[in-house]
Amino acid sequence: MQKATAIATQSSAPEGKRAAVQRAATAVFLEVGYGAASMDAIARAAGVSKATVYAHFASKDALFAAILAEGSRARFGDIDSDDAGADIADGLRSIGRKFFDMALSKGGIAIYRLVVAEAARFPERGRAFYESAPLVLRDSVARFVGRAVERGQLAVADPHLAADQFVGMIKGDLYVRLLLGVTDEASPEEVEQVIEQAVQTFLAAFRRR
Amino acid sequence: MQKATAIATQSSAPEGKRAAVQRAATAVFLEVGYGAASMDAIARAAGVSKATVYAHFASKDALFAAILAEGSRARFGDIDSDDAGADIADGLRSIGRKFFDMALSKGGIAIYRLVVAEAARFPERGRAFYESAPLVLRDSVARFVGRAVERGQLAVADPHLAADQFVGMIKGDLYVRLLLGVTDEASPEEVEQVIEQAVQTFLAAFRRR
DNA sequence: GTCTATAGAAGGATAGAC
DNA sequence: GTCTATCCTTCTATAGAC
Repeated sequence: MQKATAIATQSSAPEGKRAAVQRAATAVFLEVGYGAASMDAIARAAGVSKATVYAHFASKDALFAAILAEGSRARFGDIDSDDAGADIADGLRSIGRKFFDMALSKGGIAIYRLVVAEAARFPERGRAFYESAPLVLRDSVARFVGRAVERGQLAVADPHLAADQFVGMIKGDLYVRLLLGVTDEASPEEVEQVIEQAVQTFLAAFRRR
Repeated sequence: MQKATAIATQSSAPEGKRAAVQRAATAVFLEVGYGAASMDAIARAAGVSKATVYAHFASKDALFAAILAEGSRARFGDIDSDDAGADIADGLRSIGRKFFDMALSKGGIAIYRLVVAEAARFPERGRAFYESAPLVLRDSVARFVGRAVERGQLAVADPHLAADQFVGMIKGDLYVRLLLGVTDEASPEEVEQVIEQAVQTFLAAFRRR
């Protein structure tokens, strides 16, 4: 059914087979999802035997959990914005671009799909992901907004709610299309336009006059 | 205890068992996802044999497709807004409430999870869903905005983009939490607040002054 | 640690009786 | 159409040699 995607990961063995397994498993999970990913396919993609996979990870589920933790940490680790004295519009644009780079990349979408897919069966995993990524972004934006309010630049009653609105506008229809596979990859032009318009709408509504 | 299968004979039975299978399959798919749902479990839940399931649906995949089509049609069929002469704020609130009733109910979230989860493997299905629900909502909101622009009530350059922003604000963080299973069910108070604030922000940005 | 080979279970799909 | 019983494939996980 699917190609073996025989990525020769043996060449560089600085971290050994465990890293190879984890990298290969990441690729396979992201490509076909948890249920359809077989340990055979993972072993093949890593260039090792199935027994070696089990030597490093106790079960398919443990492997999945390790990958999710690693993936979300690596991908969404640093959203926080450093905007001391910056222009508000520029700060919002910067946040928007960071979000797009992390969440709307192919890998970001694939991870989100995985977590959403298994959220019904593994609520703990969904919660862990929420706290490691969307919540971090939300708090970061809310802090940004809160500082602007303190400086008298914005008129916002609830920074967290305003942050939700900004992030929601950033996602827009594009995020839905990416999740559903309608759009394969976001074009830089559309991304820039969505960000710019979200910033404009946000400022039109909240800028102190 | 004898079952009341006496009535369910040739003429009326076809719809009976088929409907039972479809209903049971819906429940099973929504609960555990596509991959983890077995035809055995579906047959058991429907109270029929596995052979009967296959008599009505050619394969597990065909059954899944039928359910998705039915579910999204029934659930998202009528989003279009009828707002002739209505107040803009009231029209937006009405749209927001309709969206929440359909998309953020437990069933709506479950269906969305299913489609997103399988979007990588079944792109056609993701596209079909997008066109049957999110796109319908988007166009509906855009038409609403367009009419308000024509009446001189709103100042919007691109109604579709404004529609995306409004829907994005409506979803906000709550939608993410529901998808990831962080929040089990939306409280009416939070829903009303999110809608009201989205309407206020939208009008603050776009109302013609 | 790593391999080959396989056990043991589960799932999708079908045959044949009624 | 519906059932019981079963085939065949595929999967997770392990045993045993090196």
